Amino acid sequence: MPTEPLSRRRIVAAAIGLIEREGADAISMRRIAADLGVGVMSLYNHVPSKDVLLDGVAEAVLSKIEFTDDPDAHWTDRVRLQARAFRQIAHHYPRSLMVVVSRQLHSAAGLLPVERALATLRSAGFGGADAVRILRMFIAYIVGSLLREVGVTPTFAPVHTRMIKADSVDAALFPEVSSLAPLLDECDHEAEFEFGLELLIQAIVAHSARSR
Amino acid sequence: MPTEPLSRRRIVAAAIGLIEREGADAISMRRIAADLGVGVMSLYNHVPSKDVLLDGVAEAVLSKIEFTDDPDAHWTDRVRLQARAFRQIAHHYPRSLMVVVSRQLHSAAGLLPVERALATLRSAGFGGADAVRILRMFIAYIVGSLLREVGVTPTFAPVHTRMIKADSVDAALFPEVSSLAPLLDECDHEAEFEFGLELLIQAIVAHSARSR
DNA sequence: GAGCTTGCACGTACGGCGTACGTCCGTCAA
DNA sequence: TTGACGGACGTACGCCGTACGTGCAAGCTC
Repeated sequence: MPTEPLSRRRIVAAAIGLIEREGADAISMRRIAADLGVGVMSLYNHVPSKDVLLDGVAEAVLSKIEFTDDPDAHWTDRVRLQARAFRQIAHHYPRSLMVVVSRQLHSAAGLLPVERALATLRSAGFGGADAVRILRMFIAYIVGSLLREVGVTPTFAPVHTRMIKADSVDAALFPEVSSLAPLLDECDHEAEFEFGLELLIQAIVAHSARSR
Repeated sequence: MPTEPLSRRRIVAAAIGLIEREGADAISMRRIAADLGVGVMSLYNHVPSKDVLLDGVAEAVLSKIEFTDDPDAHWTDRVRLQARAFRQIAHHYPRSLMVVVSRQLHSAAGLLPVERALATLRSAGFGGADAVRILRMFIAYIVGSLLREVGVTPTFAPVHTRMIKADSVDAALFPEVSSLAPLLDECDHEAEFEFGLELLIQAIVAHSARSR
């Protein structure tokens, strides 16, 4: 049974699997090697360091975004689709999201979504500077939303099934928070994401109408 | 020279200082203890674990937000001020931002900004559900923006003073990225932040006008 | 074939990490 | 005087990333 030879791709895949199964904190070169049934130092024949390996993880996850672009559709619909494609990866690789977000990559995998988005915005008639600004704004919103969704950012839903019995101090110091507790507790992530996305798109439409 | 006694507050302050001076990766119980001129294990008399200590860091940073609210101002101006107050901490504690963002806290320090924002939105006439949705959207945008500003998120400014000599492959595969490279390279963070903030506020105004 | 280079898997070892546990000492109440 | 107690500290364990050296198999040149 000649095991398939070690390779950068196999190592990155194992790392992603490990992160998704046991969380980003559980990842270590030793665990990855054990998962692959090899010695620790063998990994270093294919990957120069753990840091670069994590770059590979981020790149691999990013490259799995599935864009289904229709050049004939209205640009607002194309933006919607691209934003949702981005959001997909937070569902397929939730525990890896923090890894993706916490390192900037200079690779083609990171550039493709940018290229697509810029092309869409340019084709909608936006100037270069506007396209870049708008893209940055969308990315900020999407990244922030996904972080909340994955549960890593301060949800500011303070308690997560514990608010019900908020102590009296809470109600006195934070009247709004305490009276809106039920709403803060629950969050339909998809609906929230779509709400903000729609608002953003409408804002862009209004902005472009205003400035021409 | 009787050194001031060890305390949770002193430990947290030392941790913040260390993070800002040497980066979030450099933080370790041993380094903190060394900075304080103290044995490592002494820290554990005041802090149960490194994790909880980092919670303390996040809480301390968050509690340093300076809100200057004017109840008589228009709600759009109050939202602007609150968003900018939030952004301040990214400037005062840039390297700590990732720590703040990467752990959700259930403390009063985390709740205060929420309380303020909800009160502002409610006083502007928004219903509870709308106020929560709008707040979540703003937080997503602000968190995403600050992450980019601090340089931790994929800026999608691909190269950072290296794009100029983009190889020819790049121009062929990514025409938009390569032609807009100068714009992607530079980023006036304050202007970008304000641009998105204004767009968001206008979107909310339009949304509320539409739904009544 | 013989000899040699090359590539890759692997073991050992080092310095650093978080922290469980035990010790020691200064302070204060009885 | 004595006893309890809180807090500072040292030691030790099991992790971590990785520098470095060893050994083995495949492919090259004569």
